Amino acid sequence: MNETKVTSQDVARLAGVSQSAVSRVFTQGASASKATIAKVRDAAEQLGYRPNPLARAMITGKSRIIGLVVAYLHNQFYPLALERLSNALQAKGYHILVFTAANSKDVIERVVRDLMDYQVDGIITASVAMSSDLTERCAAAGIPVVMFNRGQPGSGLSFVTSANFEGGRKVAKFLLAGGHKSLAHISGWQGSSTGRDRQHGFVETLAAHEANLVAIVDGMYDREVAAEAARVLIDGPNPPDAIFVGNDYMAFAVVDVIRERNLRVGNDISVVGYDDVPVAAWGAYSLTTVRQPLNRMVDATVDTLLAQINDPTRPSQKIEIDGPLILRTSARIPAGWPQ
Amino acid sequence: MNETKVTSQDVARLAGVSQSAVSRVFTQGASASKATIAKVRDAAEQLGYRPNPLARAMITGKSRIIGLVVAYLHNQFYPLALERLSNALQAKGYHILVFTAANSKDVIERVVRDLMDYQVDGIITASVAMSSDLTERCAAAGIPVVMFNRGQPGSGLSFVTSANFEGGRKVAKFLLAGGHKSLAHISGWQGSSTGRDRQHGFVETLAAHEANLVAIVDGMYDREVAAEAARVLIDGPNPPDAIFVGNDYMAFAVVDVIRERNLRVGNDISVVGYDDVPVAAWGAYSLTTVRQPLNRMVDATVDTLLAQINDPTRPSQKIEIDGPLILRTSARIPAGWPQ
DNA sequence: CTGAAAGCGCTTACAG
DNA sequence: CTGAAAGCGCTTACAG
Repeated sequence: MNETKVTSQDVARLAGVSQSAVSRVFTQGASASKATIAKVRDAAEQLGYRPNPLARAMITGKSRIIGLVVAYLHNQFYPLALERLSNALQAKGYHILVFTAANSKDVIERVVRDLMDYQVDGIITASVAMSSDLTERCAAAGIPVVMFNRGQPGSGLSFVTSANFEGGRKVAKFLLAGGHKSLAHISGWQGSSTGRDRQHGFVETLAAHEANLVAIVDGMYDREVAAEAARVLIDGPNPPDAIFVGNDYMAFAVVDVIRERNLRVGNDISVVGYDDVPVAAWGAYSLTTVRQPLNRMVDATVDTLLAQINDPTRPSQKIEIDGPLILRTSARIPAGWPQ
Repeated sequence: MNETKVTSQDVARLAGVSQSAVSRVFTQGASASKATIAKVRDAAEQLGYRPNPLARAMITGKSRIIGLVVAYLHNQFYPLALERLSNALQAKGYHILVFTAANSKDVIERVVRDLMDYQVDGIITASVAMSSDLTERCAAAGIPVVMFNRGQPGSGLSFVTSANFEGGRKVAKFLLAGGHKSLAHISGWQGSSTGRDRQHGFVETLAAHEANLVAIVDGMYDREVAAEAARVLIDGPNPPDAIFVGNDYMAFAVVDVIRERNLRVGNDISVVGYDDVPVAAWGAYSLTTVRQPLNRMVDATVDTLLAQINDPTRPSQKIEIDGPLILRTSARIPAGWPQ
């Protein structure tokens, strides 16, 4: 019970200096003589003193807290992103206030408001969209926002994504080269830029080659919706011989459905996903997929956010990071395909 | 840019009352006349005033922030727990400061110290152990701690787990009833109570029935370690006809290895996991496993923590929640087995 | 019920 | 470099 709060006053008393001196020793960029520093550090050590970040935040307006808003953690991509983001930010001396918020307007509204109350220095949203109203309020309050794995055209916000259009394009070319005759797309949610861009890249490339696209269905990033879409396609009059699925999480469901119908994945029907989450590499799925370069996306996100925190006048950045198609066994590999 | 910080002073001025009056209107349990409340709420609304939680925390010592320390997010059980924990706590008006911390002593030490600096009202650790030194410091600072999915005997800390010993026991009985003759256990990390308890329940029950336990290997909660252990077992002189794996995450690796050897899971070798994460129900794995009742574990954790926050004299709780064995196709089902 | 005042633990001009 | 003082935005005895 002697662990009662020790303050800079206590340290000052023990060190025989003023409270301001103690503060200076613990403040970046403030100056103190070697002697003072030594005395203060000694005393602080003895008492187990650590500056109160809350008090500090109240004065400086900098809390060194970053708000992280994430919608769902079912899709493994996000927990992994959260983990990396968290580690990267911690390494830079920031703390992470995490909110898991259903992707609904009012929930996110409330969450961001809470975040602002706590005077977070910046906000990262993952798989979440922000109303323009909210966006403006953050801007007005001078809080930088970076969107991770989502773009929001016209919002003026920074964002980091993979090259989704180009990814969709890659998949189209790969499937075409593999000689598939009848293609389908179970897309990512069309309310998300990510889902739209992948679809556009895929569809436009197919169109340019006058390929036979039998169906496009919005999978809503939902396992059941995707599975049902796959069933309808497979049981229908024109079953596809290849399906491009908007992300791995839904692609796993599609693979399960194909097997459930006693068809062979990669032989009877090729499946290609998007993300390259770890499960995609597991034996049971062995999913061909477009990799989203998680580490590089995380680094770009953190760099962008911190740069904006340190220089509020910095213009927002739109960063797209290219990711490779990873070949496994869920889709036929064209003869002579590179690698 | 008019969004410049609005304080209780501003509201007081506009409402024509004192700053204290404003504070009272926004403070639980403080009293104000109807008239004052109305005037203040009006003014606050007009100005978009919200009390600064940092300032409030400095005085009350209550930040309404809960620290959540989680080790790894690879095993889907934890992101899901994080999501639920986060939602439950948010619903109670708490905010969650999340730290992803490698399960190493000094990292956790640093993290918890940071947490204490921010004057969190409570701490939840998931899949993480705390040194007794740290435990004492939290106790001295009056910060309640609840461990999620881990017990720490002798620490005096509250914890919430599933009934792991009983779970191991259930698996043993089930496998024995299925007529398996040669059993193996790839265990959870023996440095964790969870891993140990499951193993003990399993091994002791087997011993009581004089069953043939061919091997026990520590899988370390690591996919590769578990896979390698499975290979050694299967390629060895006494391949088992049933393997109990310490959690689902490792069990998936074991299933992959069995198929890699062209053996049939559930026929040639039965596999049983632990957790019942969503992937276990997916077609590609269809894993028989012991369910950890996530929702109930989360509720118990939150209830326990909040109770301790509200009543610091409350003794610590050790809560074990029973979970059922979920039958799927990865393990032979004994004839006439209940259900 | 209400206002004036003290104080939470700091940082930061301001003089020296 | 250093100390005394003001102030960040609140809550909470203390009188009335």
